[in-house]
Amino acid sequence: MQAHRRTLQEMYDAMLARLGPQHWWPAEAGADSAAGKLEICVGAILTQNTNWGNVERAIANLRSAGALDVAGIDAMGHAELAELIRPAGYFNVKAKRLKNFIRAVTEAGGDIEAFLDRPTDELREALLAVSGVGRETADSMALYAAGRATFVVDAYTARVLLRHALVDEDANYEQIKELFEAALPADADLFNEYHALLVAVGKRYCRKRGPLCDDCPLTAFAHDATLDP
DNA sequence: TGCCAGGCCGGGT
DNA sequence: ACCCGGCATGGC
Repeated sequence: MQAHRRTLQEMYDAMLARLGPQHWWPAEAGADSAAGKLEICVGAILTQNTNWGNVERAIANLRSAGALDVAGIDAMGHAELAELIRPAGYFNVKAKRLKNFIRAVTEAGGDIEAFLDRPTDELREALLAVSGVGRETADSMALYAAGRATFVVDAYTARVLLRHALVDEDANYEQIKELFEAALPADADLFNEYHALLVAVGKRYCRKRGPLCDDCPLTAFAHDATLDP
C-alpha cells in the first residue's frame, strides 16, 4: 500500500514537473463565489464529450445574455437556452440537462452554495439523481465546484492507465476512482491538478491515434506492478 | 478530409 | 447485465 501510494504520487510529480500546473477550475471561474460555482457546474455539463474551447464560447454567450445564474437559466425557454449554448454541441440535450440541474438546485432552495453544501456522498447521490449528470460530471462538480476530495475519472484517465498497463482493460469507473482515492491523501487540490495532468498527458502522449507514448512523462511507470490492489 | 473532444441516456437484447 | 445509436459543434 505504501509503495502504491508512493508510485501514484511519483506519477503526479513526474507529470507536474514536465507539464506544469494546468490551471483548470476553479482558477478561471473562482469557486469561492456562488457565480463561480455555478459556472463550473454549467461547464461540467457543457463539456461532456466536447472540446473545452467550444464550451468557453457557450459560457460566454450565457454571460453576455446575463443568464449565467440559477434564476436566469431557470427563466429561459428551451429554444433560447439551446441557441445560446449551440457552440458546445449536443445543444438540445445539454439544454435539457442544464434545466434538470437547475431544477434540482431550485427545488433545494435556489442557492447553489447551499445545494453543494452537504456531505460528499450525499452530494454525489443528489447530483447523480439529475438526468444528464453521470459519474464524471458529478465528480467534477463535487471536486471543482464544491472542493471535495473526490477523484474524477474520464476517458483520458482510463486510456493513460491502460496504455501503461496499470489497470485491466475491463476496469470500471468506480474501480479506477477507488485506486486513486485509496492511494493518495484525500486532498482536493491534489485531485484537481492530478486529473488535469492526466488529461494533458492523454492529449499529448496517449492519443487514440498517432505516436504511442513517445517521450511520455509516465513511460517509466509502465507495467508498475505496485498499482495492483 | 475524417477524426476527435474534460459523456450520458434510453431502448433493445 | 451489457451493447448500441443518438446527440452536434468547431479545430486540426
